[in-house]
Amino acid sequence: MKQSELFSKTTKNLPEGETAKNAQLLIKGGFVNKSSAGVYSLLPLGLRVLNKINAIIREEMNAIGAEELLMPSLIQKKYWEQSGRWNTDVIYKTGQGSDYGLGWTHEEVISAIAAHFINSYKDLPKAVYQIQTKFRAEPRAQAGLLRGREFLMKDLYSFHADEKDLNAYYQKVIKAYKKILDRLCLKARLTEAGGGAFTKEFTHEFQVLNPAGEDTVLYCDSCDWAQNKEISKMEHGNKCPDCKKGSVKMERGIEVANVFKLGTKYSEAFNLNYLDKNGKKNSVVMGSYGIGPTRLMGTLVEEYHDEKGIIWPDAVAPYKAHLVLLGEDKKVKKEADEVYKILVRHFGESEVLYDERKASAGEKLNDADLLGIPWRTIVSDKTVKMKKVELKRRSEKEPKFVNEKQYFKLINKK
RNA sequence: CGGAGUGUCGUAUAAUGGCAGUAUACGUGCUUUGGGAGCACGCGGCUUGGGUUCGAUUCCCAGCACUCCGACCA
Repeated sequence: MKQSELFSKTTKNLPEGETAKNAQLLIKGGFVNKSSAGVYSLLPLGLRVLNKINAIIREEMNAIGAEELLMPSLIQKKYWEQSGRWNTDVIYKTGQGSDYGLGWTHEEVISAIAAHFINSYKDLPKAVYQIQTKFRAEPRAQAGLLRGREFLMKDLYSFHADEKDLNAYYQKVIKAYKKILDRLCLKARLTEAGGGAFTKEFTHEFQVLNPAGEDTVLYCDSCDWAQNKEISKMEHGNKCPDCKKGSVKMERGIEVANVFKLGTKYSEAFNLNYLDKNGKKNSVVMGSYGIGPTRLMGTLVEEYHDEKGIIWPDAVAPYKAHLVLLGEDKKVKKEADEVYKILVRHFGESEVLYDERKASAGEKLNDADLLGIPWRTIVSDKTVKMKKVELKRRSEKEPKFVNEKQYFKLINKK
């Protein structure tokens, strides 16, 4: 992809009033555009990142036997009334007939659908998920992609014959989420928390410890114990209640995922039953599990940036390699075009961004740092004379001057 | 939803009861090319409604929008 052909471009001016680093850098770099408070467009660059996050999520969901589907955003009032959750969220009025609530979660819809297909113990267990836009009437959208009024959510729902089976799957999902976060290079704490509007039971959240977070997490500095401050009786400095060795620390956390045991709350409301081996009717036992792709994207920027810009982990970077041409000498340009072909062959057709714009060296280098593509390659008068190219990893300070063989040796090492 | 603040070219900002200026971006031309280059010319702007006034972008009231702090929430 030639950078001169990109739809978006970077800007020098900081967006007014945006204090969240993720919002500042994503807007400056042309990854997203803010339409209203908490409502963002994902521009081509940003969508590339989001799609890569989604691809990882899909792989791990499919790996635990979940099937992808897509439910509507418009959910008629009767569904919400059936579960007693017709509250103040975003309402869509048709002007005639019933109102709709724009979906902020899908327990109701999925329960109604599942009731069509689950009738027997032979139909269990089942798991389905979707990646879909959610709407929430946030009184105060803030912190860029971390809290939107419209945001992307992967929600997974599982159906089981009994608690035991649910518990086993619950652990499976936790493992899958750990794998997703691991692949995204995010260190998250599995944190015990309250159930909010979903369940009265305790639930678990994945919290990325980061000062930009809106939650407060108490955790042990030597074992895995962690609790959300909302429900915790511990305080900073206490001895860990679990391992009895470490001490309890308190930090801000970004909740990137959560897992809920719903039990039979929704299956009872929607007559989601099955007949067991004895022909006896039982309520299906359900679980629901969410992870927020757009929030993950914001979290990644909060975790991986410096004063110059974003430092994308390889797995989600919009492009794997960034080729930067410095100068307008025809010989140098020709050489850069050759290098571009080689890089495309190695990284893939759509994984190389080629900055062949007519712009000053300073502007190009600063843009490269802002965009945060992991491997930066420079071709200039200097490198052509050396018969080498300059290779620099975004996360490292010092560049290396290498020939083709050394180049791929370095790249394949990572 | 409570508290505070702000609305001026695409973006970021300045001043002003009567003439709205700058930076950046954009267009044209020339020069320049290893850390946001220079010159010249050009395009482009006062949140909405009401009030005060000879006259309002400016003052007053209301709305709307946005930002920050708090409550709430993936």
